Amino acid sequence: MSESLRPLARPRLYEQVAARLREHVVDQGLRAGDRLPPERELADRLEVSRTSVRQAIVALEVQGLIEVRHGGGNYLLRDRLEAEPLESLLSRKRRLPEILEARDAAETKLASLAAERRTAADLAAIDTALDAMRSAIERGELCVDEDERFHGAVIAAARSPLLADFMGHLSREITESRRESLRQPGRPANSLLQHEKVAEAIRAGDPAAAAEAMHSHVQSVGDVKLLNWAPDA
Amino acid sequence: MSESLRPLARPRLYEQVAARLREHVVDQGLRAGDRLPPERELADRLEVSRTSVRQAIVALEVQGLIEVRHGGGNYLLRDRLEAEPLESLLSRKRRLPEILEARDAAETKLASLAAERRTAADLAAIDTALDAMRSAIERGELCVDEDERFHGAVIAAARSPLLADFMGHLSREITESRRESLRQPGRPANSLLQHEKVAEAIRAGDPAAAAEAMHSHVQSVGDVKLLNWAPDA
DNA sequence: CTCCTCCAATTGGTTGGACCACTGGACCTT
DNA sequence: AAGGTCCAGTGGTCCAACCAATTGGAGGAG
Repeated sequence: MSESLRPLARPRLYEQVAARLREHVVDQGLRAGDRLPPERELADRLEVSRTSVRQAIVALEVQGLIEVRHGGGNYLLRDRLEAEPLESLLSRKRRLPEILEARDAAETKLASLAAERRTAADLAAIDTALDAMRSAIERGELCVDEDERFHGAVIAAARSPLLADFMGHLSREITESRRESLRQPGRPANSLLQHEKVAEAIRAGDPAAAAEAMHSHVQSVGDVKLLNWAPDA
Repeated sequence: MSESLRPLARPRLYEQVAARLREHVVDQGLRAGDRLPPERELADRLEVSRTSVRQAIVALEVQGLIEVRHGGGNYLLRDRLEAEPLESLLSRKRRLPEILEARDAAETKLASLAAERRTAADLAAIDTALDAMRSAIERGELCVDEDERFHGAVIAAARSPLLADFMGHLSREITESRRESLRQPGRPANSLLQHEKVAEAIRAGDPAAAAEAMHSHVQSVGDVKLLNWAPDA
């Protein structure tokens, strides 16, 4: 039981809860990826209702500090629960172009390789990913995972361990840019269309078309007018 | 009754509510300062629980898009409920130094004038403001209002309509910088100490000391390492 | 008639408890 | 060992109250 978790006084309850959570993370030495205590337990220890705890959770989620997994718990996305300073955001934005360059180079090649080497199983995996994305969109979700899944399927089909490994290194950054991109209204559906074009070319066994389709897809990811704040939500 | 407010489907409810609110603001042509419908009414019209509406409210509040007034309603802080783009944040940050210059010039002079002209009533008002700030800090609040109140009391004591008017013009920007400054851990208490120094000099009738104390106070407001995101919260 | 006081309706703030949906691991079946 | 099933844990949402701040108007004082 941490010293930093004890009953609290009134005003703006959810803010105080958030503040306590910040302290708790520091005190317990929690880091990105670690799980926060369950909401009910927090409510008990802080002597507030779960409603208030959840408001704090929402606040932290909107700030991109934690990730909420239905049925799985709440997880830290950073080492501290402090709002990300502007500089960091900016530097991330500045790095975006070069990340996209690298991604473009790798994925374009991977797509064309996939068009040459894909097996029936690969095509099935790609279709499954597309289906997952379609239903996610219908449910109004961001479908970050589904998007990633599609690209993973293409990478698998390409059978290029080196390029796959390279993409693995880029994955962290890519996921972030992906998220920001998908947050744009209508973007998920648009992204799906582009995925389908890529899949079509791969199925047709047309390397050039696959490369071209993937190229324009990656390019369009860069057209994030101005990344809004919340990386998640 | 707006077309944009009608029942909605499932996942991530509070996000959908927030999205609907965004639409509603556009549809109704609401602008900064306008009031949103009451939470209970929103819950009814969207066919969602008030709990979910409140989560959306928290999300929007954290993003600095709305202001919540206990018992008074929820108000728009901008013309649209879109997260503020980086550019805007940056330009605001770039303007901060010049705003502080102006503030420094005016408030330094006001403090010295206050030291010369303050009446017993002025001193009482200043003390009251300090007391309010103390208790606000004890309650763990940001005490933006209390901070403002103190400066208002000093301005009143200075009896300089022109300078007071000038400060009035700056007030909007000042409040924002104040907020960002006070968000820093330990900052409110620090600020209180500086206020007390200023008050002391004014009480002593020492214009030079008052000016100096106010000067260093205003300067320290500029030492916002890196304004965090949430303008409120 | 004007102004002030005071109260009640309105509106946000918080709670406790209930129930649903998803996840992950224990455990059983094959 | 592989697979499927089940269930406890955990997030998601709702509801019905009650508390607290604000606001505006009724009603009284001047």
